[in-house]
Amino acid sequence: MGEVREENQRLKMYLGRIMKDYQALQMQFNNIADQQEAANNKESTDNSANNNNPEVEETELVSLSLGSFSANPKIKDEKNKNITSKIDDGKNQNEKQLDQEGLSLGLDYKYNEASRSGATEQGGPVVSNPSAVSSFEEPNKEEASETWPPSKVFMKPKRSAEDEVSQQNPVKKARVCVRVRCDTPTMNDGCQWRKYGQKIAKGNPCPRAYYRCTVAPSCPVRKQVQRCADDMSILITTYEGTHNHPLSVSATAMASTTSAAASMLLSGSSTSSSSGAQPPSTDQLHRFSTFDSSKWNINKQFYLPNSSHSSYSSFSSSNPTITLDLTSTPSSSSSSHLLNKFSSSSSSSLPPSYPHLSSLHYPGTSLSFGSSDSNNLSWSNNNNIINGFLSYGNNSAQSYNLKNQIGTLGLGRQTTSLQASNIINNNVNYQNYMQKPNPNPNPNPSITGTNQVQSLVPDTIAAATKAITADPTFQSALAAALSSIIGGGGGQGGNLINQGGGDHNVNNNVAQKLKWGGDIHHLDHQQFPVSSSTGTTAASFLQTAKGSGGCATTFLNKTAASTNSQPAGNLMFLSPNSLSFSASKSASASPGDSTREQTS
DNA sequence: CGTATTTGACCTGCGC
DNA sequence: GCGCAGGTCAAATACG
Repeated sequence: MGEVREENQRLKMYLGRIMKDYQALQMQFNNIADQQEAANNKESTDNSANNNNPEVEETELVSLSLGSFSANPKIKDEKNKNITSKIDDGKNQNEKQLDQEGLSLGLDYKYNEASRSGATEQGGPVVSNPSAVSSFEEPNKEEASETWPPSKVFMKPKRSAEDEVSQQNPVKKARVCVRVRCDTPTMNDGCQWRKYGQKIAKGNPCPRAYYRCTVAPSCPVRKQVQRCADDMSILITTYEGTHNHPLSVSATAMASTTSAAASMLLSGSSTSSSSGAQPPSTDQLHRFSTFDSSKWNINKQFYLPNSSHSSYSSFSSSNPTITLDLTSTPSSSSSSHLLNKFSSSSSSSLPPSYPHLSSLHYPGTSLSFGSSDSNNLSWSNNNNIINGFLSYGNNSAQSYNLKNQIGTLGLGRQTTSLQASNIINNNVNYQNYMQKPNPNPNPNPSITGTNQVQSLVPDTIAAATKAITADPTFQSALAAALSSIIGGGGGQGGNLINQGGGDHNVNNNVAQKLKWGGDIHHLDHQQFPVSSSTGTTAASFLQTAKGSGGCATTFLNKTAASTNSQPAGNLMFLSPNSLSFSASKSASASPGDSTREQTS
């Protein structure tokens, strides 16, 4: 404890320093942006004779952004432009300068043509979160979708632009498919389910069971459970819908997982984000990958080309489905493995203007908990420097690569590097941040300034980490937790990133860090409402893996029985002011829930 | 007896 | 239009 406290202090110091740096850079950036704006105004005046609006040119770009973000849309655009400098020859000096400052990085793949016509239709200028908004703007608001769950009870009187976007995509309900090794008939996700049907699906001798959430009579959430044909030990659970009722702590994790993943999948589309207990914030998920799918009619559906997965890939043929593979894949062939798993059939739909992206399996999104040598994870939050880190396992070398169109949470010891766009990989590569003292705080010129989280971790809880990694249930637990983080706390009311729904939230600085492999477990937020619900969500997997027979989505109570005075839910979600790092605190909270999977 | 599960029938969407 | 397959319904059945 002493060591941890000490480390805590040190980290606070680091954080303070980072914040200071960040603010300094932000100021600097704003100055530059102002200058740039002035320059642009002048420029556009000059170009007006040619009817050659630079803004229009800009819209043709692939915009990538990560890190600091300004509410000023113009500034944002300029920023996004920076990373595309290789493409865009027309950059001006200021932009180049910005490049050097490394203030713009990211995955905000943005085909701005949509915004050209869409921005006004979407009810205003670009919303302040470029990642959240730019990519999935639906061209036609008229395509009002069914919102599932249908609950309008929680409808905010005033919907944010994001909400608007989220209402637009018609018809398809997002599904989240969770693969997990589990001996029990169903996975214990903390919810109560009632079986309402069973079918033998084609191509799989194992029957598929249909379950309905019974926590609330009107809850629309359903799930399908089926064993993998090729590996009976793998349980494939497909969730559909969003709970419209409060969830127990333990259930929140998985619910948030599905919600978040679905949101990720549908970002800006069908699933209602304003209703129910877990309004998924598309915003948060955009930092994994964004792409204006509506623009290109990309069918957001993932299938698993791997023959071993064919058994269940078929039943998600009509709905966009995202798969969270929580099965361990020790023999994984590293990077291509994951990619194959989550490849999309729609890459061919990419616009011809982006041949470099055609190799991407867009929009694959995965949470992988395999085991191999290195992991990649990153998600960017727009106005943030480095927003999220997550690693888990014995990573000899961790690099945090932003994957265009592919969100990866590498949580195993598995190399999950994806062969994503060179543009991305070449520009965004966070190496070993938080893993150990970084000898080179600025490994990549394009990520300078505060885009670094330095060496936060001494090796103090390695043993605990090992214990954690040894338990397979932790994988599912962690998946849930991750999604909770990413997806925003879900059920009991909080969106981690976009809680409160206002645009101002996306301008908050958020630093999320979650690390498992490097002996710290923490997630902190800067200038961000650290919601207790968020903490609860994440903490849920730290609690009760009740031995109810199912594959619990909670874990840490097994390995972290020791408790202390720290309240539950604070383990991994800490405000910078109370930043602390600990491995196994907070498992003290009573789950207070019914983790009964189903009375069987 | 209340609740959950089973299971055949039915509905719907999709491809041919 | 037809057949197939996935998904859902609801009566029958099982269980505590």
